[in-house]
Parts: sequence; structure tokens; C-alpha cells
Amino acid sequence: MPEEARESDLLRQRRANFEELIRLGVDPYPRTFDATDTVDALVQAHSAKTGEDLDGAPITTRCAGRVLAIRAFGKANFLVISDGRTRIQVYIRQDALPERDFSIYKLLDFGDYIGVEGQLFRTRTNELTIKGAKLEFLVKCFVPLPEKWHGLSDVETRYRQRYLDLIVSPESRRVFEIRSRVLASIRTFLNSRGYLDVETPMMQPIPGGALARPFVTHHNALDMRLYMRIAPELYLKRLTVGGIERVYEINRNFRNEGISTQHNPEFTMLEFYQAYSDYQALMVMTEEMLSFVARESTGTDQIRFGEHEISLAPPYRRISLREGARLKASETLGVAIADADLRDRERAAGIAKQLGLDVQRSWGAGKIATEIFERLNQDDLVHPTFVYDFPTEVSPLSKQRPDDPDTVERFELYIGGFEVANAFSELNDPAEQRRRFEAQLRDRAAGDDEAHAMDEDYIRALEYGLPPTAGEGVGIDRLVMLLTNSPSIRDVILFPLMRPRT
RNA sequence: GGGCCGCUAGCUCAGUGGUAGAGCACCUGACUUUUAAUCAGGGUGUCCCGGGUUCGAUCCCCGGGCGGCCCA
Repeated sequence: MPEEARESDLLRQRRANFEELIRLGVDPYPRTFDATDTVDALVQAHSAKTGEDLDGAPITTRCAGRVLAIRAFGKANFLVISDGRTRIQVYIRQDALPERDFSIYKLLDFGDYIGVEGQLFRTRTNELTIKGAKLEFLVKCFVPLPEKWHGLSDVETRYRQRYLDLIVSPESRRVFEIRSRVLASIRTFLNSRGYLDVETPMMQPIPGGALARPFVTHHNALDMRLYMRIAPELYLKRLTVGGIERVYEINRNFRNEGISTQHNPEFTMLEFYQAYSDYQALMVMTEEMLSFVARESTGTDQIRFGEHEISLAPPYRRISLREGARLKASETLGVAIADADLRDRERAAGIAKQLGLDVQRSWGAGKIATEIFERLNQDDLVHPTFVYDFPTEVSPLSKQRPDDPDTVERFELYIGGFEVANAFSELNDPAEQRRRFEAQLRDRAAGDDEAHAMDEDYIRALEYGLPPTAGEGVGIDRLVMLLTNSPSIRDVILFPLMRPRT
């Protein structure tokens, strides 16, 4: 076949070893291996034992793994096998193995899976080792693995062939173990406070709960346009209307936007809602939750992110958005800017232009103030900071401050220079909600395709009475980036979206 | 969307307008406790793709693909 004609020598050699195993009568694809231990459990259980301990009270084990090193010395040989998490050495001595098993050993290639039975001992160099007495072939690796010393550093291959990354990069495995612990500890935290863990639709007829462009799909039997959700928010608040006073969901959102080190089109979000509460209470709860999650997943709430040492221990800094924008703009432009300047469309636009911002015609004063803040304060937002009191204009689902209708009770939490959480006192006045949606529709008509759609069914739910409620969304991928010191969101998503090759 | 950078052996990377290189991996041989084992021998390739310039292009030019970083 032409396929085989193109095979490199490396592939041919491995295939030849495989065929030789079959000639020896070895099952090339066995069904099971009856292990007594995983490598990880074995090493954990016995890593403290000395050679005398192991000789005095012999431990026999059967375990399996992928061969990650072969050091051959003729009649004495060493393998390293891994269960994907932990590695252990296996000693292969010609006169200690049945002839068949030693023949299998001689046909092994770097990357094959084997099962081993034997006693634990320590070598002269004090390495915990299984003295191989039996060896089973489990599967062939037909393709050469990346080299052991430099590993796999090509990021494109790491993302496209994550299995290779996991095989050769213990650091990558560690990231996803921490990610798993982050999710588990969030659930522990919320469950212990009486929150109900739910799942709401990820395909929605009206995409709501955030300002973003959705992916569009179609249901054939109903001949219905559906959108991949951009947020679960409106469904979770319907559940609060239904009497579930504490509720959360951890699941994927989909936003049809560009890709960057902080954005993947599908990403994981925690959203939680708590009745009889407001955004001030959520700031305190967020501090408690993040320090808890950090300790549970990494052992400490002191993290290193790039060149920064960051403490996730409470309390976090708090700064109002307009105050932050006003102070920074005054400093940068060398002019005293008043709060009132940021609330006036024309004056705010003038300031923004002086700062080099490209002011869109559809932007009101509130949007402009938000943009000014984001432009000027990124560098100040490395240590955990609650930015609170957003303009009403950019927050169609948040409750206004009683003393200032241009401002809503909302905060975003920044850590490491990017947004990690977004929370607010939920707007529960159905008439005001309708006005906000209508304002969004005007923005949409003016060309803002991220503006929120009208959702009559949601307004109807509010008419039944949403109790006073505070709600928050936390970007799980970004949180995991912080906790694993990962510079790109793609490092914490197993299979990030990539363009197909050719 | 814009700018910059990258793509060469299985992996990590050098390199040149004239027969394509190193380390590791791999193959052959030696070696009964090694640790990136060592020693001796062996170079295994669509230089991302297409077009152009040229006697000759992996290299220069143009276009395209995929990726990374920065900016919007």
C-alpha cells in the first residue's frame, strides 16, 4: 500500500517489533490486566520505606503503565513506567523472568503499555524499583513519542494533541488536576452553604444574561432557531422566582468573539444566586470562597502569577468605577476631572478622546466612563480588587442604587490584570427591567450587536416576584489560570478551539 | 481586523543561492543495580504549501496555510 511506502523507518521498526510479538504468540490486544495497585498508589504507600524495610517484609505488586524510558545493559535492564501521574522504575533481569517475558521486553518500544508483577526493592542508588518477575504486553505505541529531555514545547502540538502533552509533561497533568480540585472545592463550598447545584439550558431560543454575540444553531424537528447560551443568568433567576433561594450552575458558555490568551469561544462559568442578599454581601462571600478554593486546590491562598506574588486572603481592595476612572484620568491628563464630567456624554467623550480611545457614536456617558476605567487601570488590577458601582447604561440586569439611578449595585473582581468575577444586586422590578431591555433594543438598532435582546418570558417571571437577590458569575478558566500560573487560557482548557489543519 | 515573529529529522533546535546539520530518540554491537547510563559504528528529511526570479531556491520575491505574542 502507498501508506506503508511512506512510512518512516521509525514506524517500520515499531511495526516489525509488533509483528514479532504476534509470531511469539503474544496477544497483541489483550482485554484486561489484573493490577493490584496503580503506580501512584504504590509509590505513595511505599516511598518512605528503606531497602531493609522492603527486604524484611517483601511487597509483591502487579501494576501497569506506559513505558517512558528503557535503559538497557544487556542482561540487566531498567524500564520506567507511568500510570499517567506517577512513575516507577522496573528492573528487568534476564534470569529473573520467564523466557517468553524477556522476549517481550526485548521487543518493547518507548511508549508501549505493559503490566508488571514483582517485588519492591531499592537499587544501589536507592531508587524504589519493581523487580520484574512477570511481564505482560498490553498495547503497542506505533508512533515515536516526543523526546524525554526537552519534552513537548511546541504549543500548537500541545493543544492539538493534548494526549502527547499529558504523556510527557507532568506539569500539564498537574494543571488539570488542580482544575478538577477547583471545581470540587467550589461545589463543597456552595453545597455546605445550602446552594442547589443545577443545570439549565445551553441551547436557548433567546440568548440572554450577558452582552455578547451568540453562536446560532437550528433544531430540525421543531424547525427552530436556537442559540448556544452566552450565560445561564436568566434561567437561574427564574429558579429563584420558583423558590430555590440559593442556586448555582457550573457549565459552559459560548460567545462568538475573538480568541486570545484570555478568551476561548467556549468557557466554563460558575454562576450563583442568593436570595435576601445584595452585592455587598457577595464581596465578602467571594473573598471567602476564593481563598477557600485556593487552599483546597493548591494548599495555599498565596499564589504566584507570572512575576507577581498575589495574596487571595481577605480582604480585597475596593474601588468605585467612576472614582477610579476620574482619579486616573485626572492624573494622566494633568487636569482635575469631576464626577459630573464623567456623567455628561459630551465632556466624557472629550476626555476619552484625549486618552486615545475610539469613542463609538452609540456609547453613552456610562459606557465611556467604563472604557476609560478599563484603559487606565489594567496595571493596577493585579492584586484582587473589587471594582464597584457601574453605570446603569452598561448593566441592563442590575439594580440601581436608591440614591443614584445612574449607578447600579454591581462589581467586577479583577485579579492578575483581568476580570475574574462579575456580580450584582439583581434587578427585580419588572417594569424597570422592561425599560432596560427597550434601551438595549435601541442600542441594537443603532448597530450594537452585543446589546441584550428582549425576553418577555423573563419579565413575566419577574412579575411573579423575584425576592431581593444577589448573583455572581466567576470565570473558572481564568481562576484556574491564576491558581496554576498559566499565561494562556488554552493552557487550562484540555482541547481549546483550533483551526483545522489545511 | 492590524503589526511583529515562527514553521528544517520522531522531539528540541542550528544552518546555507550550489550533494541538508547537531543533541536526544532510533538501528547494530559491548555491558548483571542504571538515573538525560556509557563506549564504538550508522543520518533516518515533502526544509509548511503554491507560484515567481535564477543555470540552480530550504534560503531571495509574491501569494496562501497553521501557530505564537502584542495591539484593536
